[in-house]
Amino acid sequence: MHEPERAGCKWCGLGRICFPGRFAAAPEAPRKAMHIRRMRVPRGKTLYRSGGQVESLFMIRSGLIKELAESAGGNGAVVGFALPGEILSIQGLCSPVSQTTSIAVEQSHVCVVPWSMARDLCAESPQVAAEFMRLVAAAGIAARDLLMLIRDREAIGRVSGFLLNMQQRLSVHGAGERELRLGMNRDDIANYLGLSSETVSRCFTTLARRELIQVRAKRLRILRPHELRRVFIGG
Amino acid sequence: MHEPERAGCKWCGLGRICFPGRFAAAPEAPRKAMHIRRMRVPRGKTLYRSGGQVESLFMIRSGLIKELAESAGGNGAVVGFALPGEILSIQGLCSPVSQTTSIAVEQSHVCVVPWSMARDLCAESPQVAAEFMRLVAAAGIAARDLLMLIRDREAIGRVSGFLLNMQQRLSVHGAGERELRLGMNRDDIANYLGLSSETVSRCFTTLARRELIQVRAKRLRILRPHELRRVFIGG
DNA sequence: CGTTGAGTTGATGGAACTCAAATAGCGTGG
DNA sequence: CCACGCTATTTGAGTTCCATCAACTCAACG
Repeated sequence: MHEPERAGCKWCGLGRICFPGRFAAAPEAPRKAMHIRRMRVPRGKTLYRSGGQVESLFMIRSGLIKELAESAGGNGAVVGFALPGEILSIQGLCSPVSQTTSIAVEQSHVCVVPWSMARDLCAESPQVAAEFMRLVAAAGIAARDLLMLIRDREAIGRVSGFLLNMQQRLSVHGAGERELRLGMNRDDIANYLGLSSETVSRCFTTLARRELIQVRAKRLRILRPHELRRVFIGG
Repeated sequence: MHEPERAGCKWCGLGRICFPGRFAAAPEAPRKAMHIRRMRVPRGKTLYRSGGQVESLFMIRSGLIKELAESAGGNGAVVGFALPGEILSIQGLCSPVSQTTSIAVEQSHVCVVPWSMARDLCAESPQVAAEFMRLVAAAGIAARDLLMLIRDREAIGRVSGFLLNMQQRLSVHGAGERELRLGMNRDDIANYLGLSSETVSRCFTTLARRELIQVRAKRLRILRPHELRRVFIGG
């Protein structure tokens, strides 16, 4: 087993909200003062469910959590993956009932911030409110990014874009530059990209044959990011 | 020519923000006090451009405006249509630079609300701020709805969903129940749904042959909404 | 060694895109 | 009002891409 990457308060997307104005200074004290709880989420466990109350905001410290929307075909549709340092259930700030379900793909650790607290902070400080607004908007932008990723783009372009996106997001917090570990299986990737798992597999092997990447199970190395980007854009 | 439907202050999505707490009461006075400008947008004119500054929030009074995102294929990708009573450029509240371009599909009339004013209102009243937050979240939800509309769904399902969605949105403000006028052309619909215009056309004729709808150019009538919904869901 | 589950590879059919041609709308000016 | 031309839309034929089904490999595990 391999120790999964962790993200502390330094990397947390909530940073500026937790410590408005004094980001990354004395990180331990304020967290305690705000009664932020930490929590372990075993692989396969549901963090919150579509249609249920969302009582909290979640920040991923380690692991990988997938977000599912209700879809036509009974089974949920993967609409996003939350990586360490990223935030989940932001849209809950607007409607009390969750529109999505989130499930831990692998064992994960999260910080739990009750909505009541977030709301109080928003009411007190316009700065914090603006910061939250930005987070909500970012969630919307992520949705549109996924839309742009899969629309008008054939399978190999979607897969290339997915890999580049994962690489970029993982490298933000110091994970290996080109060596990346995909926590999710082929089915989840396929579902996310609107493809079948066989097609995802075929795209991986095609890219590997062209020597743009190397794949072995969940371990993946990007050999030529530049060329991969060309495939993504549509060469 | 046909007089396009109009939307007054009563129908405006900004209603609760413009007159917090006294919605629909004395609609004229407050609008004047807030220096809200009205504006005519000729067909084909750009309201704001991707990469440019967005200085204002726009509310559609009449007409039809399409919103485009930068796409791989040079030409923009249609990510949404704004109908009378709906709001445009909300995401601008978070980032000063627009991520989308919006163009009038037909001659339109809009109300223009400067961002500075919106921001001031947010700072003054937590209620207004929450209302804005909801609008921002709604924009994100719209993006995910479009995603769910086109993913894992074949052409005829997408077209059916599009028609049902348009019918629902148009009927909110009193437009004809089942008789609707599509302001946009087939290319725009196709682009929006991630299809080719020929495929959209074929779907229309298929639905017409099955007698679920009637089409003649941009005029469209939904004959059997229930059956159409079945096609949408995936019968 | 057999079992199990994930991943890969191969073969086939169907859906949608592309190119191309025919037709319908629609505004313009005679 | 009608003829004209332009554009939008429809229809047709051929091709491509991907989902599906099925067989196979591979590694982990008891």
